[in-house]
Amino acid sequence: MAVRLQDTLTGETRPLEPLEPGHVRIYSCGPTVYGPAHVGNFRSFLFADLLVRYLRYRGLRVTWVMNVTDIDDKIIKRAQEADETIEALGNRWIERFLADAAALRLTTPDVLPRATRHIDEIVGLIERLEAGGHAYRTPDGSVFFRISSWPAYGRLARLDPTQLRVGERVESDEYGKDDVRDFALWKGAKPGEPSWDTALGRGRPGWHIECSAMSMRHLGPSFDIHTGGVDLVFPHHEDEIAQSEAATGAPFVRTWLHCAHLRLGGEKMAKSTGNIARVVDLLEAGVSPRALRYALLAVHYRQGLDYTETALAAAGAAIDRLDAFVAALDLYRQDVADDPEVATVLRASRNAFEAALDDDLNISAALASVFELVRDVNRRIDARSISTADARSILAAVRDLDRVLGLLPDGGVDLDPRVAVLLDDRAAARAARDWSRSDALRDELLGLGVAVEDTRDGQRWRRAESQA
RNA sequence: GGCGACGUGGUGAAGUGGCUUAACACGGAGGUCUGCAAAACCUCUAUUCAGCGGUUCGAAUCCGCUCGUCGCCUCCA
Repeated sequence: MAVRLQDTLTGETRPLEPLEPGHVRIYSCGPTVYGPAHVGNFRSFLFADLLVRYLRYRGLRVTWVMNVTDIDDKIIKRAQEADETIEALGNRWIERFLADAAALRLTTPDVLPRATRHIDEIVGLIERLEAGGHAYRTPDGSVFFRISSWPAYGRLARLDPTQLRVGERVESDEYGKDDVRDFALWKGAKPGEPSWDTALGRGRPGWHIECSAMSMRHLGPSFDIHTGGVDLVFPHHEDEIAQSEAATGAPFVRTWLHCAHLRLGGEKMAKSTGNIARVVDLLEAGVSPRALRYALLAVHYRQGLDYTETALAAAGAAIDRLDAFVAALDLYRQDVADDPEVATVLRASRNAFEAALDDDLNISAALASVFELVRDVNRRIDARSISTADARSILAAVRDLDRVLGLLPDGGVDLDPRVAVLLDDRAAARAARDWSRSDALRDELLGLGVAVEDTRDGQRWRRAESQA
């Protein structure tokens, strides 16, 4: 059974067949670095992360490119306001992005190309478009893509180009376009704005061209999967297809994947409206990163999702359940014969997990298979019917599935020495049946974010994620 | 105005023609275990899938209409 994905362009759900067998090339639209990312941005990054992790789990080689937009109108404006270069501003926010990404356990992309480092590729691409009659210059030194030269324009977004609501809020004709629907490939230099001296003249790249140039540079003229939020379907990805295919004559992307919006207060989360929850703010407020990851990941990517405190708390509780499960398996010791059913249970669980994710990344069903396993195994733990070795192999199997999910607590985390001492003291107090002391130590540990529980296998502890 | 998605319990959500009088998670009620607590386990928590009509031996699942929500057509993940 192969991984099947729903392509935005055709609407079909097709088996993934990489252009190069066994090697999947993926490009994801990444952050625009003029401020901190919000959780909606990360929803789309995490959905791409899930895809990449799953394909790798499936044994495929994946080359994952995520671009960083470090030159655009807003970045220029912010840099001017802060009296710094766009380079410095970009560096600052890239660092913030990487920190947020690490906290949310985003797989590090293989390449994180920056637009400003690909000016040559961008210029080269625009020159090819000009040579092919798909682009034209305006008196101010800008270059535009001529939509009328590309009949397939509008296919991705299912828009009729002649029906676009021209003149309402479409970018004004300040650059002297032939047709208001044409989009900028290159913007002629303006005083006070960063610009590059190139064969096209002085100026800077438009927004869409960078993704065509960088994806081609790092993945070739045709590649397998391109991801992004639905809000990028039009015009960004539509424009990418037009300019890429017009330049190369090759089909640009095999499968387009778009993630639905994250909502806040019932409305789309978007920087422009200020309707956002920033990742960095949440992390600083002590929200558990794993709970946040769970909340953003646990709903199918094409389904709209509301970001709420309730959902975050529920996600934290689900994470706690997983943590308790891992802790129980870790500590479990029972000298009995191996349970012959364990292998069957694990196999069924893995099959269900893979069948779910094969089906266009059905994460809800995949998580269900994990939680069904959790309950089944907890029953066996209660009954003491599995062996120590069984517990080991179950834990190994669950950790293997977690290569895809990235939700389980880190194994072998360094325990704060202070905490270790308290745990030892408490174990000693319990051995001496000194309940008041052991209870006091338990409270103290909880204050340090460590939940202690007593079981037949002894005292066990775990990080109290949902306490955050 | 054009185009599209969606509407399942207290909440999120899977299921898209019979395996489902509906998975899984969260929440709630009761119970078992336990020095206590927590965790875990057990039982219960939608005879019903927005409403109405139709197709079918059979529908949450297909078709039509109605109502409602959200999105795209503009910077945006």
